[in-house]
Amino acid sequence: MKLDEAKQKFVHSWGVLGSNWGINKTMAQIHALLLVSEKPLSTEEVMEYLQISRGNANMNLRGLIDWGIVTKEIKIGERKDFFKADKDIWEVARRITEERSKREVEPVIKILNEVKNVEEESEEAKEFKETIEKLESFTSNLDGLVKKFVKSDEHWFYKTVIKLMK
Amino acid sequence: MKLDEAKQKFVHSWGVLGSNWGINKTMAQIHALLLVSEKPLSTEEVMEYLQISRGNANMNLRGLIDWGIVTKEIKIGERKDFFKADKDIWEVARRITEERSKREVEPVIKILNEVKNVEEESEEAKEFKETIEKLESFTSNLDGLVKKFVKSDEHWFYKTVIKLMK
DNA sequence: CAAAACTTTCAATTTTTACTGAAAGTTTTA
DNA sequence: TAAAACTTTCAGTAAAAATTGAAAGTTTTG
Repeated sequence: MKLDEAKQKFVHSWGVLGSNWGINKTMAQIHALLLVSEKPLSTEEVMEYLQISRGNANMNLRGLIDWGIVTKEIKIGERKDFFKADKDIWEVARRITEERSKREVEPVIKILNEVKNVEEESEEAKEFKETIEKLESFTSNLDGLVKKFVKSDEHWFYKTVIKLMK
Repeated sequence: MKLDEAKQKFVHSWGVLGSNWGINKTMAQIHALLLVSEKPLSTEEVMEYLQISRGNANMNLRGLIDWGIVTKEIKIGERKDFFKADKDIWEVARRITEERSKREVEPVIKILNEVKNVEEESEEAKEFKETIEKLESFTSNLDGLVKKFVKSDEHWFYKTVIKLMK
């Protein structure tokens, strides 16, 4: 396979994965593109490669910066901004995990905690509380575990993987 | 808090979580509703509670059945179908994990594997391969680990959580 | 077997989400 | 300091996804 073809395939596939998981396709594609570019890219280059408008490129680049997985670079002698993805997959996973947990999982854990406080003592209420408690325990354990994994370093991760997999 | 209010809050919040993670809101809400209903519900009851059309209710119920986390029940003397969510959170997590992995993660791992086969030996190609390899290793390890977690039983899970957390 | 009870399908519509492009804003340079 | 180079914003538009509702399909019952 040719390098260009491979890049294209990867960028496309990453976009599909992203949109399946609630990340907009373009944002995922820009991220993929920057991940496999040997050098930082300008807005123009991103626009050109993905055939998207300036506004779209700009907003999604900013989005990626907000996630903390892309940074602006300034080239001396150049007036444009250049963008570069963090190539440390660990760092990327860490940031995404922390952000998504904070934005999406933690609020749900909070709600689960709240709705547990049903005063009623009927059979139905008891069953409800039980279901919610299990859900809460599961959710927060999993959330904690994922964070733990991702916070630790690469070496620890693989060690743990190996330990747990056998 | 009153039971009804608590249920409503939970159903709503589960819908939000779902749509953030690429699951349509209604499907997530129906699932939540069935999870906290003491008895199986008919299509009418689901329609009524969530204020949705028959077609919508039907399609999303079928969707949930396809995921393997909701089952049809037949009540003797009744002609309608009734729907019931699997209340074993473990089983639910297991099925969702397996399905999403199969539908969404595995295809990406396959692509990553494919695009590694770049013949070129330029510096750029080398860097590309390195990035993809790291991504692939990370993705498949994480995927494998999550599956492993979810395949094992509740007891093993908590034991592992405790072991890893300290 | 035909009417009733119920379920499924799908074209049309609505809602939501993403994108465009031009205008406004900002920074740099001469 | 004004024009050029570049970035950001956002109202309007387009595209995608979800939903409706009515018609077609299926199963049950008398």
